[in-house]
Amino acid sequence: MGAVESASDGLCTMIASGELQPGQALPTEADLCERLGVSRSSLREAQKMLVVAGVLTSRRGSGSYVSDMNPAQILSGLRIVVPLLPLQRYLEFFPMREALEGHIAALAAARMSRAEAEQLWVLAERLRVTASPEAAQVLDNEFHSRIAEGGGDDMISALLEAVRRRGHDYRILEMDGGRGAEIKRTSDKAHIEIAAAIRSRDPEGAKFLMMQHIRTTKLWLEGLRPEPTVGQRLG
Amino acid sequence: MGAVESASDGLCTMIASGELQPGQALPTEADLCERLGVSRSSLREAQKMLVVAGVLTSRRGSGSYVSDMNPAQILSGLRIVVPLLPLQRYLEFFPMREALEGHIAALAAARMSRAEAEQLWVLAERLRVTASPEAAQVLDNEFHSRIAEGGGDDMISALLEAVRRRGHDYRILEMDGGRGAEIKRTSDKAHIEIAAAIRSRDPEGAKFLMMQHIRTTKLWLEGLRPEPTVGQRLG
DNA sequence: GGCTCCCTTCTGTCCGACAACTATGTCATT
DNA sequence: AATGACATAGTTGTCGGACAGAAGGGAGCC
Repeated sequence: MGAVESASDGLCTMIASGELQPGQALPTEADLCERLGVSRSSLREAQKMLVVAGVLTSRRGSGSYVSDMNPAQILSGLRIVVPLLPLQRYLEFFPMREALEGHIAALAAARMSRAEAEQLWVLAERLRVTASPEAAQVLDNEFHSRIAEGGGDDMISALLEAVRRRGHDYRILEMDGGRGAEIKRTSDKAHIEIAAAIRSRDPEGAKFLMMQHIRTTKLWLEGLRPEPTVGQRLG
Repeated sequence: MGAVESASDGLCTMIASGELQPGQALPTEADLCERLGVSRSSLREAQKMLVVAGVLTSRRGSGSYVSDMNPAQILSGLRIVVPLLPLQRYLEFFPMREALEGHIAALAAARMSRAEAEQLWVLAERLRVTASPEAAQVLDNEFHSRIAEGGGDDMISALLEAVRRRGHDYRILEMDGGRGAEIKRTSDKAHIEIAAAIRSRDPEGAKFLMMQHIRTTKLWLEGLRPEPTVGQRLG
């Protein structure tokens, strides 16, 4: 067994056994090296792996800590890989998105307050009158985020948030021949219908419309091949 | 910006730009160090992070390669953290499981072949007559896995597979006072009903029963507090 | 031609050193 | 006594060098 692997396993065992609990500071790197029988380099590689997995967080000059493993943290690996996926791979997320976004849309329709639902409708309307693809991207993200929050499930929200980080896909709105404008009109209409269903407390309607919206988006992206060359910003 | 971060960003940019494509080998560590302007230690930490994120795979003595980013790989971080989650955090997955397992149960009911559905029913029956908690764990996992595969969506299957890796939770079957036996009977009945619904091509029924089964399982686990001390095996 | 052996290359691991930062205790001031 | 600046020790972040082990390729031999 490699040194990094044995260090990683050792740390995991310390956490699984309860010796280290969420929020607690790890021993110093020197201590851990001695205890796990590996060099500092190997230990640090293992720690970095567990940071991406969402198990640890490290604060410079202070030490490493067991994270509280909240939904956003344990999905940090997804936030790294999603922007790098080839379009073909990214499309594989859409059936899952369809199921989950549909699910939370129904929850949101049942649970959102009157005021929140009204704000959502206003947001959909603002999105409709927005021409710039960049601004549309921001508003579209906010629209879906608000529904996810309205659904009241942090895990599903965090998962969908991670999956939605693909700014460059909004280039479909810039397609030639009026196709981009047609797509935007259809998308805007779907957003408004979804907001209306949520506002009128119609879970099944919101769910159906949202699932259709996601499915349609996937079809648009499938028509986008060959994959555009991207020069996107990394976060 | 730290050295590890700049190395990680540099690698991600090389992949996002298409300079490095899935399956392709990375330049040697020495080359990358020079190109990214970081030391070998920092580069290696960055590489390990991207391995957990599912972006890279490394073959000893040969080199590192851009992974093909299939569903199982990009969820490798989840497979690390799920076994380490406190029960309270693990329970946060259940609403998502409920939605997704319900969804794929409906898909499986619509798409599984007659023979596959029959095998599933046999599996549920084998699970019913199994007394050992360890064997029950294996069979239960296989039951849910087969339904996920029958649903025909690799991403959802991989996600549910990662979330289900919590062997020690099956200790609820070992509860005293006949409670464990009662739980098992109820669970067995649910499995058989789900298999029957799938066999009779009843998507809505399968979905409803599966969602109820997941919700019930969550309630059982919530009754399991305080959290049992675990001495589980790490992968 | 096919096989074995050797050599080069690259990764995996360890070590030592220093810089950057944090936390803490000290001490003077108010 | 409370407060603030300051010095100090401790910890992580980064770098460079070194060596062992594995993988791959080429030379030489059968």
